Amino acid sequence: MNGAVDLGSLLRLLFQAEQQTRQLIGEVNAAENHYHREVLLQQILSNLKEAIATAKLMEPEPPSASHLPPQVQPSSSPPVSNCSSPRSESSERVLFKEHERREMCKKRKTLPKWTNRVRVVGGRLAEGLEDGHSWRKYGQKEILGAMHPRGYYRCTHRNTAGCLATKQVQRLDDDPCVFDITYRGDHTCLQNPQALLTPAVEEPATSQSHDRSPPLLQETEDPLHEQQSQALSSDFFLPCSSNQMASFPPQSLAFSSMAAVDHNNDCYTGSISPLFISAVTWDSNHFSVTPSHVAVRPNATPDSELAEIVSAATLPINSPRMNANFMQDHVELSPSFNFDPSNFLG
DNA sequence: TAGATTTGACCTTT
DNA sequence: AAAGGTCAAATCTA
Repeated sequence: MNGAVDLGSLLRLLFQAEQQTRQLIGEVNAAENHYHREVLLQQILSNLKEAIATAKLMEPEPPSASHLPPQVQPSSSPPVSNCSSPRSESSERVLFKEHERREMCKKRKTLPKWTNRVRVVGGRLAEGLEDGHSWRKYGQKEILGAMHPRGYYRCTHRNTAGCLATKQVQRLDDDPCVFDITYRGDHTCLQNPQALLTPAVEEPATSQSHDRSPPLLQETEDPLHEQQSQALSSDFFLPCSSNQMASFPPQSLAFSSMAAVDHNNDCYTGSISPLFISAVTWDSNHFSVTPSHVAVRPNATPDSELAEIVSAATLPINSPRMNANFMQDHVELSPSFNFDPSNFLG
């Protein structure tokens, strides 16, 4: 393990915790709602735990020229060469890429890894970036003995923020409704905490922010357009009918205090916070959603698309070090969003 | 035109 | 050597 690189991670975590503490002080002073404070406290706790774990993993390695990377910057930055060799710029770049690749491979092995098993029963979890983080697909591979290909995703902010978080989405053979989502590495990319913290219920639809605060689900005449709009949203949509709410037993899902029913639009809008979910039964890694009727597209959706959906809409609830960012995710439910499971699970 | 996805090639791990 | 994981050019999409 590279001590210098981990020191960077450690400092980043401590910096986050410091910022969150400052924010919390502000919240306390402003006497705002206790939900924000609770989320912030959980974030701080999570970051501090992660920082401690990182510190524990750091070994006091003697500095060795062959051991150290060219620099401790995020991988996107070019190396600062202090070597006066006549090597061309492009060959330096190739060498750096090679070095970076090897370092990444070494580091990848040390990254925390956990798997969530997600079941989708006729439910249409929206596409997009709905687990609170934006993912970019970088590969898909046929896996020996598996009927379905495995999708590979990495954090969109990898290049800009050096975030090493990745995830793999594997659909199970014996139960096509179940997906194994393997996460590797926590997100180190900082996102706007305020935007993340503010649930849509509180955030009026007037928000212009594309990042975290899209308007509530709206009906459009064009289903494809509707889909695209949702894909742009980073919120987590769970489409179902209005009477569907009753089918969410309290022991299965606990909705946060931000949940509310919009009687005018006959739809439920709510927030699911792992803060609350963690305290209830989760059927050993299974997150089951069973809307009664759902229809998104008239034509059938291939397996890969369902995998995409799941990849976008899973919550790493069982992370050994639950990322505080997930506490800011929320779910919106709308009866106007119909779903026909037969289109997906034929 | 920028960002996302696809996919064959290449690299690493076992 | 085979399988898994990642890269990056080509392609797609908004």
